[in-house]
Amino acid sequence: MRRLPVYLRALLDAHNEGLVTISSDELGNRVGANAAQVRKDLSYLGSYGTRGIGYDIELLQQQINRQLGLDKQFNVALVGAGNLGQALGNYGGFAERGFHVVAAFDTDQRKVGHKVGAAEVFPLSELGRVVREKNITMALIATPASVAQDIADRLVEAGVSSVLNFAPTIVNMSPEVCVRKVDLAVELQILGYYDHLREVDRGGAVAAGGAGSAAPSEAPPMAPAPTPRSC
Amino acid sequence: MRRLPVYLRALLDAHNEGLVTISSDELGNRVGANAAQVRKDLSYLGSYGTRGIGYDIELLQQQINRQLGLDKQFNVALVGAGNLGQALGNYGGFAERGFHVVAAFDTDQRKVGHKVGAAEVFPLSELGRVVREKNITMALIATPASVAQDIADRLVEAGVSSVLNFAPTIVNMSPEVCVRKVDLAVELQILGYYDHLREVDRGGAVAAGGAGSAAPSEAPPMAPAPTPRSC
DNA sequence: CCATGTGAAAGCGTTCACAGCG
DNA sequence: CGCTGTGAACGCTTTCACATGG
Repeated sequence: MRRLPVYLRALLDAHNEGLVTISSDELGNRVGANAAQVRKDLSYLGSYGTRGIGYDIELLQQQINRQLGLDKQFNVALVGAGNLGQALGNYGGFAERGFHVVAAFDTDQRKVGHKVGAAEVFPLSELGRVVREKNITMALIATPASVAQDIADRLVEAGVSSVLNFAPTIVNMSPEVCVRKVDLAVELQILGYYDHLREVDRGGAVAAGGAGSAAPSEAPPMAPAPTPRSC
Repeated sequence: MRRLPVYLRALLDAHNEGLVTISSDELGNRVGANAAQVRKDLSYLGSYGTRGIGYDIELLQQQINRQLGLDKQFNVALVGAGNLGQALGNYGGFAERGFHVVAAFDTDQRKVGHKVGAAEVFPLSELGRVVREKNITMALIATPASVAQDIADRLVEAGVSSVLNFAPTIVNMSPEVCVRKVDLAVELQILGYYDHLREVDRGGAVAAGGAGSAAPSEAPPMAPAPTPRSC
């Protein structure tokens, strides 16, 4: 369930506000979902709510943590100590949640021996050894797209079991390894697309010059609802 | 369509390899989708394929660009010049696709006047003025969670129309403004969750000590498929 | 009386399968 | 004969509505 971590954060906030109990409605407001959704999601954890009252915040946190396996700590490798790598290594949100970046790797000799966040930078050639020695099971790829696949192959060989790929390319891996991709520019493109839609909605012509006669005859293609909804 | 940007990248790759035409099957392989999916997606753009041959790569690129409104250029503000902000400001992938980070903002006086990437850092108090002067329509929030909502309010007031939020919290905005959230740690949690699942699948007991007698009687709760699929 | 928990219904996105065209 | 374009089937996710229980 991709929403459990979000609930967890909202519960933490609520707890810090001194609340002890929370209704599905209130929790839904905080995470941007509706009450039914929240109840259905939480029902998969078991019945931890009290009718007429709501959910006990601390109990619910425990249950979500248990379900997500967040009692575990993970050792994480960071490959690529460029701008993005620096940011990831210094990002406090990881360690906070049990993800410890314990080593970084880069081909740039000038970076080797320095630190990003708490992690020492090693040359790429040491990857296999360090991964084994430090018991690393996860890796972040923050390299240019051109070398991402090579890095991925090395990581698999080193025995890593999960990879989060920030390079703007698809990497193929053995199916035993779990890969997720984060493409920052794609997020912006999506925003740009909605922006574009809104302008079109307001009656503006599409600016792009293009195939003059090729305008499709009917069917507003991609926007299913012709309502002035923005996103 | 969230996959169009991905297709675009794959097409660019194919083009650089000297290909002129591509089948839905081949394109599907490159983006990790199946052929039917690709064809259905592309059919929303109109009929730009040739039966028996495939799709003309350049034509398809043009059509996707048109659909996404990518002929446009966007001026982007970066709020928060900390680690993540630095990385975002220096990230080449944005400008490459028409998103120009033209100004950064931070409350830290020591950062004001310096640059992140191509953007000068301004004090937060100047946000309204600079947004208007530089014609900024998008913003990246890369601040601590605690101030994210305040920043969001200021951005709305300044007239920004789209926001990408990297702070680990939900921000509420007027519905005319489009917000997307990127939570880096959530991605790792998801990986950690799958890792956890795989261990449970292998027959290991859940490590967390907890409510002793509360083990639900039946129904493997969250994993719909009891197959040894990893992710 | 209020809020949970849950079947039943609705909505979306994906996949299948094949007709149709170059 | 190959590959597109698309209606129909399928499965998953979300929403609705209400019975149940503190």
